[in-house]
This record gives sequence, C-alpha cells and structure tokens, in this order.
Amino acid sequence: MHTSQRLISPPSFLSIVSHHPSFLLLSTRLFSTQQDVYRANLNITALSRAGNINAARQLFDKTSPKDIVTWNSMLTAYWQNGFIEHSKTLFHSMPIKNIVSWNSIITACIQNNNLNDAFSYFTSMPEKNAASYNAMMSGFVKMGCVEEAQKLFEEMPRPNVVSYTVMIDGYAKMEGGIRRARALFDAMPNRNEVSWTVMISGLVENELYEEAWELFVRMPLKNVVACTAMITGFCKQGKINEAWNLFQQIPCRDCASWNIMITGYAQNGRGEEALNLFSQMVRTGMQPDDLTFVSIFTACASLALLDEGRQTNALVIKHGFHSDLSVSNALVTMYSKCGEIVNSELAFGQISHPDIVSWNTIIAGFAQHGLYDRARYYFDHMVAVGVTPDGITFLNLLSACCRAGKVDETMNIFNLMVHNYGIPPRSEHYSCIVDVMSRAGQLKRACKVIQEMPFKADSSIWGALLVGCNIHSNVKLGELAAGSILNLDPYNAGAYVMMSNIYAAAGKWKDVNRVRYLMKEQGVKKQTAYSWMQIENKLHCFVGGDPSHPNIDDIHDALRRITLHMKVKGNPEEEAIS
DNA sequence: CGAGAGCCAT
Repeated sequence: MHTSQRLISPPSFLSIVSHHPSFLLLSTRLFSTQQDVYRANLNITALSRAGNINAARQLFDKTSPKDIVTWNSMLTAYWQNGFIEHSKTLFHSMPIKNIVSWNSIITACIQNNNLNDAFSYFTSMPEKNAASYNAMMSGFVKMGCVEEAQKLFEEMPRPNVVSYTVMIDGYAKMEGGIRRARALFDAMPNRNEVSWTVMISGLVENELYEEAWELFVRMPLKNVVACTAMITGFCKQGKINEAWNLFQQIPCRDCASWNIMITGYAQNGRGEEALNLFSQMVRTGMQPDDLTFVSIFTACASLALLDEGRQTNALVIKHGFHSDLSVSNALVTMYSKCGEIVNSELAFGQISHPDIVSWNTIIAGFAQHGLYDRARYYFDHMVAVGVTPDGITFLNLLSACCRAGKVDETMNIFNLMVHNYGIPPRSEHYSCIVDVMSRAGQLKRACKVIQEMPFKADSSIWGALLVGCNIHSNVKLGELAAGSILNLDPYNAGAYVMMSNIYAAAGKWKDVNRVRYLMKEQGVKKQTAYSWMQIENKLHCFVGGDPSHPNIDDIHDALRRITLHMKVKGNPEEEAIS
C-alpha cells in the first residue's frame, strides 16, 4: 500500500540532513541553488575583469545548471578580453538568448570596429530595447556616421538620457556640429553627470572655452571627469594657473587628473613643475600609469632634461611599463630631443613591435639631427616590413631631405607620397618643397608651387620663401613673401626682421628704417629684444656708412637702448623692449 | 548580464 510503503521506507537523506545543524553548509556544497549560480555569475565577471579569461571559462564550465546570466557573463567576458570570435561562437551556441545577449554581441562587434556585423545583429534581433539602440548609435558615432545614428535616434520609441548623450557626443565631434550638440543638450528632458561631462568636453574640444566654463559652473555635481576636461581646456589655452587652481579643488583626484596637470606644465614649458608634480603624485600614493610616463618624457623632451629623462627611464622599468608602446615611443622622442640620437635609436631597437608612431618618431629624430641618409634607411626599412607610411612619415622624411638641400630627391619623395600612396599633401608638405627650392635659389620654381597649390599658402609657406629670398637677396619676391605673411599675421616679428635683412643686404637703408617703424606702429606684441636688435644692428651699420640719414636721432636712440639692454640683461632674447 | 564621459607618443 501506498501509505505503508511510505512508512516502512527508510528516512530519506534529505530528511536527515535538513535537521542537522550543518544543513546549510552541506546544501551549498552538494546542490546548486539560486545563490550559487548568482555567485558564479559574479565571479565569472570578476575573473574576466581581472584579465583571467581561462579561469572565467573554467568556472563557466563548472557552473551547472547555467542560467541566462551565466551565458551572458561569459559572452561579455570573451569580447572584453579581446576574444571576439569566441564571443560569436558562444552566442550562436547559446540555448536561450535574451535582449542582453543580443546587446552584448552588438557591443562586441562595435568594440572590434565591425559596424556591419553589429548592424546585421541589430536588424535581426527579435525585439529591441533602448540599450540596443544606444549601443548601435554609439557604434555609428564612433565610426563618424552621425547621420546614421540620428536616424536611429529619431525612429527609436523612447530615447533615454543615454541616447541623448550619445547624440550630443556625436554632434560635438562632428565638423561644425557643436551648436546642434548644445541645442540637443538644452532640449533634453533630464541630464545626468555624463551628459554634462560630454557637453563640457565637446565645448573644450571645440575651443569654446568660455562657454565650457559657463556650463561647468552650472553643473550641479562637478565630478573628477568634468574637472579633467575643463583643466584640459585651460592647458590648451596656456592658462596653467587656472588649471592648477581647479586641479587643487578636485576632491578625489585620480590618475587622469594628475596626468593632465603634469602634461599641462610640460607643454607650457614648465618641465620642472611637471616633474615636481610627478613626485608629489607618487608621494600621495597614486600609482602612475602609462600616460603618466608619456607626460614625464614629454616634459623632459621639451626642456632637454636628459638626466631626469634617464631617471624616468629607470622608473619606467621599475613600474613595468618598459614594454608599453606609447611609453617606449615617448622615450625615443625624449632621447632624440635631448640630442641623444644614439640612445634614441637604441630605445627604438628595443621595441618589439614598432607601430607607425614609433617609425615616425625615429625618422623625425634623424630629420632633426640633419641625418637624411639614416632617416631614409628607416623609411625603407619600415616599408620593407610592411608598415604603411602616413602623412607624418612623409613630412618627417621631406624635412630631413629638405635640410640636406636635395631638391630633386625632395620632389621624388613628394611625388611618391601623392602618386604611390595617395596621401593628399598638406600645407606642411608644401612648406618643405618651397623651403628646399628657395634655399637652392630656385625662387621662381618655388613661387610656381605656391601658385599651383590647391589651397591658399599660409605664413609658414611664405616664410620658407622669405628665407630663400634672404639667402639669395631677392628684394621683390621678399617683399611679396613678407607682405603675404604680414597680411595673415601682422605681429609676425620674424617677417619684419627677415625683410629688414634683405633690404640691408641690398643697401636699402631707408627701407630698413621703414620696416622698423612699421613694426613699431603695428605694436608687435612678440617684438623680442632680439628682433629689434637685429633690425637696429643693420641701422648701426648704416650709421657708420652714411651719416646723412634723416632719422639719425632715432638710430642713436636705438643704439643707446641696445647698448643699455645688453649691459643690463645677459640674454637680450629673454626680455621684450618696453 | 546590456548603452554614454576626462588624460596619450610621431
């Protein structure tokens, strides 16, 4: 009978253990509970975030039964560790999928810059939520397809704060799109701190400083990311004191905020302070990262601080960043800017997989040291190992060749760039050509290049011509070049000096004096004592040669000032004449 | 378990 059978049957295992005090402990070991799966899922994610993808996979295999979150965690673990194909395989073998699985695989493709795959997953998913649209939109924005993103934004049912934020980011990064970004920001129903940060950062990027600051002041809770964006803006404008003030007000400084402050000092010629800040950073217990070392090397490079650069090189090894590509590239730059081309080359040689920046850096180093043959050797070498040169590679090679005075060779390189590599030449490339031709005395040919360029010449191109006119004493073309520069930039002290040189060489003393007055009238802000000295030295020569000059008093006055200045100041370049 | 932000070498 049923009941009797039950009565005589031995007590089940469960009925015993469930009354035992250690029941809970046993049950977690022997049975999978809801909590176990939950814990396993969290651990898969934690292991993945620690970069331990194998352990994550082992735990995934051990977890049984798996729920949808287990599958999704493993899916995400794979692509976040760079195993995109594993993600795809797993996705297609999943017994059940939910929206999160689809969203994750879309994000995986986008991280891998595969917009086509992402979009085909997006279109074939059974139903979409806001995150699906947001992921796809951010993919389009990342690849610069803002219009495509906008289409999705308009057709999605209920855009949320992230959707708006993605669009604002897209518009802000688009050429001339900052007003649209701002309009959308003003129109959005509610904002969170990321929306504020994206908008402020976009304004900073577009160099609308004042507007960025207005918004920053209005931002309810200023987080460290927004502060860092704002500090970046200050540093770009050279307002290093404002940057420092804001930096000091950040309650919880992180590595990135220290980095930008160090970079800010380095790029504004205050390398000592950058290095001091670095030791302060280390003292506060903040761990430097790769970008910190890049900033420090930049500081050392800009001030040619070789000893500090060497010390930092040792620190890099101590902190284990010696195989980091950006750090290594910055190290190569540091040595070459400190005049240590041999060490620069050695540092380059230690890079296991040099990228385009590494190659460009070493070529630039040889260019700066006037060693065209070595630059060319590395150029040929990079092409031989299959790295495609870009516009910067060619600029470096052109400037090396130009400094060597090889006109035909420079033109060959230029043509190679345009015709074989299809790289559209920029103003800097033309500048090299005009420079080499002008120095070689081929002034007419240089003028022809300027005339036939696809865009208007800037002051550096005219400057290259002007240098040639100075060397080869061509007053007429010199006037054209100097005049063009001063049309673009009336405060260009170099143009005044160079032109006065040309006039002086031609014995046109009245014109030298005219240039001098012109410079004074314009109120040239950057009129360094050195610029004045050069012009007035020319007039000094003249005083000796022809004392019947009508403005002799001015010249004597000028000479008195020059003499005084040289007595008081050791280095006349340092101080502007008031 | 899914979507959005700052600092980077030529």
